[in-house]
Amino acid sequence: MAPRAGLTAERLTRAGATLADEVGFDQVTVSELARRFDVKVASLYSHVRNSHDLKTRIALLALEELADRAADALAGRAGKDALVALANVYRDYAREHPGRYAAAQFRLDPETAAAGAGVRHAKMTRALLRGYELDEPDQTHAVRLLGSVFHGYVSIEMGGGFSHSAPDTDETWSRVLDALDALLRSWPPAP
Amino acid sequence: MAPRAGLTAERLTRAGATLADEVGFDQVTVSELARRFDVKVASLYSHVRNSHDLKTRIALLALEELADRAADALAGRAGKDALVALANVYRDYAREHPGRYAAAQFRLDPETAAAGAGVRHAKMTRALLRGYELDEPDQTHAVRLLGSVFHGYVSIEMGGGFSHSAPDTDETWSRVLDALDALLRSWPPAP
DNA sequence: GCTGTTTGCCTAAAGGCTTTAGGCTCAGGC
DNA sequence: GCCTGAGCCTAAAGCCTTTAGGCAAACAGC
Repeated sequence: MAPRAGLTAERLTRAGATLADEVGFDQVTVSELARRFDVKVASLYSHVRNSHDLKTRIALLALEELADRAADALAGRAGKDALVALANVYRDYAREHPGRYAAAQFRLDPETAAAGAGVRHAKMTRALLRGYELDEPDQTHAVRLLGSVFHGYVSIEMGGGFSHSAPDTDETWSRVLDALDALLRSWPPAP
Repeated sequence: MAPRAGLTAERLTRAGATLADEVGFDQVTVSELARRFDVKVASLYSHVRNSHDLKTRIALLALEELADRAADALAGRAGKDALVALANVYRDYAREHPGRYAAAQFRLDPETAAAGAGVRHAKMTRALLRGYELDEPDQTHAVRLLGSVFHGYVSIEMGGGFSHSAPDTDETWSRVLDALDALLRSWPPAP
């Protein structure tokens, strides 16, 4: 037993994210984290305000990682290419890191959210839409639609909501993206 | 204090649903429920297997209520009318009963899910699509798309994800439904 | 109306997670 | 080499879950 375990908010957050992917975000507990660092529970409270604070940090980490991946994917792509790439970033991330993805949905208070990477996400979706001809306010509507589809599809799929049925979800995913592309190219005018 | 409080799995489930709407689904606790019935905690365990069982029952109740509303809304409607009506059922339910709506997302084990009202939901969305000309497998793709948009939009909106931005969410919602209607009427053929 | 059984709620108790308060000690600066 | 402070620990209280076993109210049948 080293006299000092070398705890850090940083390290705790990363370990928390890993833990989330292993056992689920809502099973992430200060106690379990302490166990993993072979340290007493109370020791964590010098680095993290409380359980909620820990979860917030994990959420921010996940949002950041997701935004980084999105930025990478979007670089050098446009139009449908970009659409598919961005969509897959979300889906793949959720599959590889279910706990982190769940964390990214953690409800943050407005200030924290504003300071985090949430804004980058919105900006990137807007950038993606540059490939389609949409003026405001339709662009905002489209941003929200895309966000809804991506998040909705991924979360239902991961919850097993599409199981037990015939066409496999990969095929649906691909056809849904085709459909969204078509829709964005011929967005219906306001009534 | 009446010698018997008249507890029932039924009553506990309803009270649990109410509690969920008041304090959030994940704050629903056997202890709090006992407090509300002015009864000792252990007493609830004769009616409900455990905390998870309680939550499952609440989830099934919510799914059932939601399916009932959907059936009502769909009766006598077709095409875009039906689409809008169904979509609003989900959104309105989530707004009126946030806790129940969260409960409806509670992950159920496959058998429980199969026995619950989840199936009715899928059937109704399929029925709605009868107003559009879609053959399999496109119909299934469309069912999944609609489910994703409804759930995704509602859950992001309720999480505050669309706040701080210009066009209000009612307008976006309406334009999104217009767009979905247009999309379903001219669903792109498989490549 | 009385008795016997079932059913419903209670007491008791153990185990886990969270959070705060206060103490000891190792590490690095002077 | 000392001393100050940061880092981890012990202690303790509060709340939630879950199980085991007990007492008494409600109900059946005589």
